[in-house]
Amino acid sequence: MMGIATSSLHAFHKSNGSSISNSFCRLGLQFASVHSNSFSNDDHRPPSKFQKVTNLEDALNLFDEMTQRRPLPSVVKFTQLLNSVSKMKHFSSSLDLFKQMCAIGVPVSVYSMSIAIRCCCRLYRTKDGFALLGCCFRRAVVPNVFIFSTLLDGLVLEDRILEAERLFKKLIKHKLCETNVVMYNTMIKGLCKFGSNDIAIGLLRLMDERGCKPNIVTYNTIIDSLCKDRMIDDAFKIFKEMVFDKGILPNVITYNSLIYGLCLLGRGDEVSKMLKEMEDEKISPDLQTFNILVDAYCKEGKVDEAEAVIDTMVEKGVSPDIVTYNSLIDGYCLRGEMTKARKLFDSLTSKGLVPDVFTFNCLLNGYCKNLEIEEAMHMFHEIKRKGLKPDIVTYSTMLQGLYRVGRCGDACTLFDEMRAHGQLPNQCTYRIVLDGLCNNHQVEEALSLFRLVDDSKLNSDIAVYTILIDGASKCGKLDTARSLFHELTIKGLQPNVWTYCTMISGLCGEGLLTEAKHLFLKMDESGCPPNDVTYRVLLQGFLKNQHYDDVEMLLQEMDGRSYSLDASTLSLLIDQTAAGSLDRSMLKLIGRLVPKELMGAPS
DNA sequence: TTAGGGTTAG
Repeated sequence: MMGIATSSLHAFHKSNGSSISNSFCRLGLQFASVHSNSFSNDDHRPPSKFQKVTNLEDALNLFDEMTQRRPLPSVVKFTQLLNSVSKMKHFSSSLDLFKQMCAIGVPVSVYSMSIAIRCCCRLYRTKDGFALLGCCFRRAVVPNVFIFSTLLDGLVLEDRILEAERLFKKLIKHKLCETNVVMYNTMIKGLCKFGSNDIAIGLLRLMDERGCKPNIVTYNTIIDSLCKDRMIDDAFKIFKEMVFDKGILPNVITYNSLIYGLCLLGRGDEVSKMLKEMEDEKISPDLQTFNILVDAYCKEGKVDEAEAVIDTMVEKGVSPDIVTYNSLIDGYCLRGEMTKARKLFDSLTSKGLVPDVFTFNCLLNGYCKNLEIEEAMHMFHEIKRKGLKPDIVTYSTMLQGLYRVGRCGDACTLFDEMRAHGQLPNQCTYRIVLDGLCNNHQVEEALSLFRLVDDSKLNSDIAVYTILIDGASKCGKLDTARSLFHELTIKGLQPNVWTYCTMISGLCGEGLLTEAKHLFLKMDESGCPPNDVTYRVLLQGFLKNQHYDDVEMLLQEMDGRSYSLDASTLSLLIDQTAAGSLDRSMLKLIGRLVPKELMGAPS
């Protein structure tokens, strides 16, 4: 049995051969091949002080002290210290200690090896983790399910889903180690992260068939993923299966995922029901539950309710943390209440909380949206002054702010700076930059950037195309807009409602109403039915071009679909009726299309 | 020792 396993491992090792040996060299590790007899056998002694080590400095001092002792403390003691440093998330330091342990001849065990591998993985250096796996083979340390699960998790962390799947299948096929529920859960997490909820559910069924019972973590992983993907009904189906078929009781994590999913869809009534259910089940809401609620209220603009949630949590003895206040700051910013946002930000220190990059990003975004670009700039410099590192969101937010006030040159400099600081622009950054250029009459620059960046994700992003179509048509380059729209079809990309609206608006702007109407009719055929915005865009096009034939028909269709008018379209309709261009008999129909919030508002 | 939940740009 062992022989087969070892040879299979060898085959596996071979397939990763070159990268392993390279990484191994980089790690520069030397291992003790034989157990040294210079270690004490102090396992029977009461726990020594290192088990109480709570900070890195103490741990490192203790390690130094331990290396001076003769005989050397036991292997177990060294490994326990290694574990506590890695538990403190000081992965680099933990790896350094591991290297030193090897250098002074502390024998490598499967346990210390798994800690070291975990550190590599958490540092996004899974490749080095595999290098250590290679060392296991050389040192006759038989890798176990802990080591393989950790490596699998590392691949998932780095979004290397295909390699993760390959490893997972190999482990099972060749029985390289015992598989357990944690390993299945890790693979399920990877599949969910990759957006393959169906395959993840398939694996849930498969593990059950193979006699590996799914547990609460398995179900929570899938429920959470479905909730995040707005598939709340499917999430509830799985939830019911877990509770009623498997008899697994939900915990606070399960409820938090479901509450998050409901909030995402604005289904507040059901959130209250879930909270009630938790109370009945004697499951107390925790910090994260409250944070989900605070954030949901803030996003809806209901800051007062969010503040009330914070009061409740404090009453219940749950202290708000930086995440809670980040959501609240964001809520204030969204309402343009920058003074309140700033005041809260300034009070964080007195609450014993340290602002993080999220905090700064929220404030930065608030200042940018309120066109207070100097304040935003100030915040941007504060980030570095506080010893934090601006991330991709910081740069993207700042770029958007600069474009919004027309400072294209500064935006360009910042765009270069971000790349120089190792922050690679993502799809969202590109959308912001292209949109910024287009809105500042630099469509040519936007188009050249788009053509220059040969990125498959960017070049197949429907939002990017829509931004460019909009930019091109707004600056009179309708032919460019048309050819971009045509390019979509060639690439097999499906225009969405926004794309159609943009193109229709562009055509209307040039008075090309027949072409606009043709495109409008094409939407239903293409499986992308027009929404209220599309109707408004086309109506405005007709009205502005004094083309009244189809207006009544469009209004009737809107009525049939229960769509409503917005203020500007309504105003155009009323003006043209007053001018006698539209028949007054249409007023009744128009009245039906006025939403409640516009009733009584001056037109 | 390995696995699950909350915040920021669009």
